[in-house]
Amino acid sequence: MNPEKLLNELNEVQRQAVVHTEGPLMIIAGAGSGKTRVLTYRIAWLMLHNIDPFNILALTFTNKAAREMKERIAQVVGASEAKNLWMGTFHSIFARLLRVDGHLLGYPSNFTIYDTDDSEKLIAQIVKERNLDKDIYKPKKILNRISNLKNNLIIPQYYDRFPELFEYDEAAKIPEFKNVYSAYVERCFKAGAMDFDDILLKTNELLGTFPEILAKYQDRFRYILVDEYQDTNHSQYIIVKALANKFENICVVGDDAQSIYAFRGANIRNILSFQKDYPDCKIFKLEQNYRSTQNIVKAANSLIAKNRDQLKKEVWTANEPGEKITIYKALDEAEEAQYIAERIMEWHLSRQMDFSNFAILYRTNAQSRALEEVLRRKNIPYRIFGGTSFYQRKEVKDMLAYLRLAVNPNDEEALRRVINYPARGIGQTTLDKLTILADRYNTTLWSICENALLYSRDLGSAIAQKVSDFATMIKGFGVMAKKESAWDVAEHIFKTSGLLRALKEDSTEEGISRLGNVQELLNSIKAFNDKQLELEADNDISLDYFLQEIALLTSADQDDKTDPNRVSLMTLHLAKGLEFPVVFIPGMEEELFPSAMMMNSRADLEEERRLFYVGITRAKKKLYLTFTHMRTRYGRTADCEPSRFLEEIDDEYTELIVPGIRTTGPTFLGGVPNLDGLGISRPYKSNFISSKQTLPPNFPPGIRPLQPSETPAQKLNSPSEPPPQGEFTTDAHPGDRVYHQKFGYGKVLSVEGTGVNKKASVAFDQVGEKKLLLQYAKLIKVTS
DNA sequence: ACCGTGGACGTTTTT
DNA sequence: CGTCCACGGT
Ligand SMILES: Nc1ncnc2c1ncn2[C@@H]1O[C@H](COP(=O)(O)OP(=O)(O)OP(=O)(O)O)[C@@H](O)[C@H]1O
Repeated sequence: MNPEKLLNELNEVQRQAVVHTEGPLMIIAGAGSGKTRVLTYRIAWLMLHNIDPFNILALTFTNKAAREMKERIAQVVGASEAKNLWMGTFHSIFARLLRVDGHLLGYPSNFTIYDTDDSEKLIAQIVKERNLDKDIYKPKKILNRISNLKNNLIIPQYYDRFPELFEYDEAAKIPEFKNVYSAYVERCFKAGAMDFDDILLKTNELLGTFPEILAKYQDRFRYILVDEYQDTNHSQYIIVKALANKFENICVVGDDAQSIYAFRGANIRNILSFQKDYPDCKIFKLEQNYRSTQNIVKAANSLIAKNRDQLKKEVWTANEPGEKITIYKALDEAEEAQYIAERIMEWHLSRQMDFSNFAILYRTNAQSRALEEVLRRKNIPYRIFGGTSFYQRKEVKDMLAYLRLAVNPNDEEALRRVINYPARGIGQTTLDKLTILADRYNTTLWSICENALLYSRDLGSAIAQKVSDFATMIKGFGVMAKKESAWDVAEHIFKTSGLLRALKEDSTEEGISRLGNVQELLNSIKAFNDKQLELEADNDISLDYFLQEIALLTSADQDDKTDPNRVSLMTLHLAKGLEFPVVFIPGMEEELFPSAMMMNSRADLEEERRLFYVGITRAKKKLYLTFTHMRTRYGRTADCEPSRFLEEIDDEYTELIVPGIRTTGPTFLGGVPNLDGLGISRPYKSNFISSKQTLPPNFPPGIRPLQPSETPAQKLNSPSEPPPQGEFTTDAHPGDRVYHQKFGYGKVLSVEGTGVNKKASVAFDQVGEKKLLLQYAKLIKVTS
């Protein structure tokens, strides 16, 4: 392909960024400004100018993004060349590197990758062995701290250099933390395992310790590109810096306004220090948004302007104004889901838009349940990304544990998981004995199992035999795994380990589905086999390689071969980098979004706001924001307040829809008895759902459930005067005389806030001054 | 050693 | 509400 043709699809700044191939380069790109396109074309451009793809390293946020970029590049330069690019996530690229050179650090090339579950279990085990209180040394908390430390390259040996770390531990009542950390690191090492953070940490260790290795990769990766640079952590930053140090052909692309992974160590400062690290770097700013309508872009701008910490950017678009953003108030999560499903069907039917045009983006995975239920009921095909993935199911993990053991029997977590599943008479007591023996002889659990017969005195000869038999079986699997294909090994293991038999025994519905899940895993191994043989040059169909691949799948990597015509459901985090014509963001409520955990500091709140910004800017044509009146959480329903973020969007770009009660006749306002607080639930819902008729946009909601703060005394405190005739209003002005169903008559003193959070201070004749959210208050303006 | 049940706890987000 | 773990009975 002619290089010039490539450039025609770019604007001036994009073009400059693509052709500026040498030296450090930073692209600060607004949402939807085509940074992915620049990155893609830049790589194609390099290749068209005879840069060897083997010398190009491109780090993306998901494997899927890498795959898509590769496909696009393949269209330009041909698939056989594009295949040779080093392109993938930090984790998958550097795991690959560690497979080759990790032996220098004492790791086997087939090291296991521990997932969060494995890590937490190991920590729990260590805490137990050390007789520490598991309620204080919570595995989640401990792992989180370890992860933080690793991402900042603070290994246990360095811990002593930072007295403030000990101070923190003392204050947090976990004085033993450092020892737990050390033990964790040691146990992982002995198990031949790395956790997610180790992949980056050990890469740093490798590059930092062995100059010849560093030189090797510096020479290999002459051109380095990093996508989503705002979400790289310190460990990643140091790797990139080291690799780029020789040629300085480094190009990073990012948007500080889309930094949403601080919780896992991402550091916006990496963007800021780029200029310091490379004083002669070139910086390009992309500010024209090609993705969204004017309304969406301007709404997003008005929101993000509320953040104090940000680089200055003017994102604009030449696109049409488009529709306003719809803000909808729902009764509860079921009705919210129903509203969304109805809108999807409406668009689908009236404009022949297939279901892949829609995305529902939520703050927490738990929100997907209510949505799924309604979508399923309405026969709307959907796909959920992330959440509890297939590979996290118990039965699947059990099967995987056997496979892992076949490849690396030192994998302690896998061993613990299946040594007695299915039951073979090796119970907790035995396991504890084995653990003690391993500790006593300073060896691994596996090594004790392997030589169990030598420990008959400690274990009892019957038990020792059972353990030995188990070890023999695993060794057999290991021998097979070295010679045969992943699929052959997996099938053999499934049949002979006893797993198949155990699953078959359970004929409950649950049990059948579990068997099905393991079958599905086997199918995916078969598919992997076939794919490797057909498409990949290396022909690697080993079990080893299969396990590597799946360990580093990201939530976004789900295969999209099976019927792509589906609505996408995912968290806002996972939606980064994607785009959809129509986007729904449900759960726009205080405590949920922003999350209650993120409301306590400015930095946290600003990250939530950026997350919302990311969500808004995923939409191309139309955006719906919905919030509910009440929501079930932990099985208990609670009242909700609209998210503060809703009022932070300039209301010029939004329209609020609040459905009301459809009633017949003129008796409604005066004649319907007030059931508030009497413990009688009015048949509100049926009314609600059938009331799709024309109502004024600001029609107030009907019944408000009892607020927790309402005491019985208050409930009985009804106004003595009769209610006036007139319509509910959500608007009020100082000086207005108003009527409230519970508090009676009063005078508006002042009004604050806007949109759904508009509040009025009212001096009531009977109960004194109250602050009311106008959205809920059901005030009636009295003409007098 | 195994299996059932009750109570505690948890949801923020992910490689 | 659902999951995980500890405990206790078999
Ligand atoms: N020069 C251009 N002309 C027309 N359309 C473009 C141009 N550049 C990018 N686009 C389109 O704009 C949309 C957004 O591009 P892209 O996904 O690359 O943006 P982005 O900067 O990665 O967005 P974000 O940071 O929000 O994820 C895409 O649909 C892309 O095809």
